Amino acid sequence: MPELRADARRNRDELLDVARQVIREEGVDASLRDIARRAGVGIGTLYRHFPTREALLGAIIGDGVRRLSARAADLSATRAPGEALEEWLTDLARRIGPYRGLPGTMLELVWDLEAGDKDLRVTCGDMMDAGRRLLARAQADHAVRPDATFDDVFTAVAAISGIAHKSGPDTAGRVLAVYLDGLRSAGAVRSRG
Amino acid sequence: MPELRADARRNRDELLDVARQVIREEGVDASLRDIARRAGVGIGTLYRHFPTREALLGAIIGDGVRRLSARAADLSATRAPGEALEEWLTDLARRIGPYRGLPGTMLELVWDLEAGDKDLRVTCGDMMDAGRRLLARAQADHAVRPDATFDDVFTAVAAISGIAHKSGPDTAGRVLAVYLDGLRSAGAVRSRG
DNA sequence: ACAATAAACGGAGCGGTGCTCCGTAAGCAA
DNA sequence: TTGCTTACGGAGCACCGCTCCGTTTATTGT
Repeated sequence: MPELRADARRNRDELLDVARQVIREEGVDASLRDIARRAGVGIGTLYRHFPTREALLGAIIGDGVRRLSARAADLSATRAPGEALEEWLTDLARRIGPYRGLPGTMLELVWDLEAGDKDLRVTCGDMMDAGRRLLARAQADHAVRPDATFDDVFTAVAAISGIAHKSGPDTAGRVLAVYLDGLRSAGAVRSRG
Repeated sequence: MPELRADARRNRDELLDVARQVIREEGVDASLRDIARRAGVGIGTLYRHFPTREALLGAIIGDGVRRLSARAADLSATRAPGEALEEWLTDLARRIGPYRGLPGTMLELVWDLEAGDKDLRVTCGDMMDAGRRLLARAQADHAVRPDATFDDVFTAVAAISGIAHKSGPDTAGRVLAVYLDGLRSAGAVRSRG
């Protein structure tokens, strides 16, 4: 990646800064024109830096996502398997929840192989691999029902974290807690006995 | 409510019919112009019959929502309390899941006292009261953790049902099953909030 | 210091949207 | 048939996403 010209770098940073705030307030469907306006640049400039809405989204959350990957490794080394997984999932929810509509976008990214910015997919892929390992470890430790797949768990947590913007973080937290309880329960074996 | 003129009645029915299909395919944000076009009426006609998008949504799901209220009474009379609740929640998810974006809209209706068509609020209110009674009965029977509130449970089920359109109904079903397991577990006794 | 050049900028313009408003057409009762 | 009332339809406004291209600016070589 070649060096950016000074003004380009400035504009890019300002755009990201503004976008982060606006998207938190108005959601992932916020007006891009408005973001450009508030950042003091033309609409063309925004589109040159971020050719698609998803590219912008990716740039916004990329940092947090990478942090999440790192956190997984850390938790895995310092906590009991079950605890590590729960802590990580809670962290995941806390990170994507504040951006209104982002959980939905991430789900589409996960389930729709077509859609999605390439870079974002890779970054998210890393994070999900990290989560996958946490789940496997928790299952090996019998801390989590064995029939749960990571895709399901991730989907659930993303969906639940989306609640935060409609009913407040408290509700989202309680719902997530109930889901995690369900994850702990034996589950699967019910049909057998 | 005065009788509708013959052409008005026809147009209204056709609009509802088309809207149901289009919204299932394209989601709650589908183009209203497009719906009017497909129904063979002008955009003005659509807006006269359904002054807001929510009014249209309300008319579309009103029937299903009323059915859900009735179902609650039926289940309450014929099933064990815990089973009745689970059956009803599953039904709820199956009903709102197919309309892309509807779960989100319903959550806003529930949590945002400002937004929302009045009639729809009343109809949904009835349905939620019915659900509330099912939950209370299940809790009295110790089939469901006592610390769960109906608003939380409803929110959770709505959020989970929204998964269906991104990852398919199977995933949504499994996630819901895990959540319901969590609802069954004793839960409550956790110190941290 | 000053050109030359490559890079980045900004916004007009296109086709779409939600929603309003009002002149026109159509149903209905006499 | 006449006349009244109801309902229709689409032009029009402000906004949107996104593209395209003439203009401006930063950088680099001399």
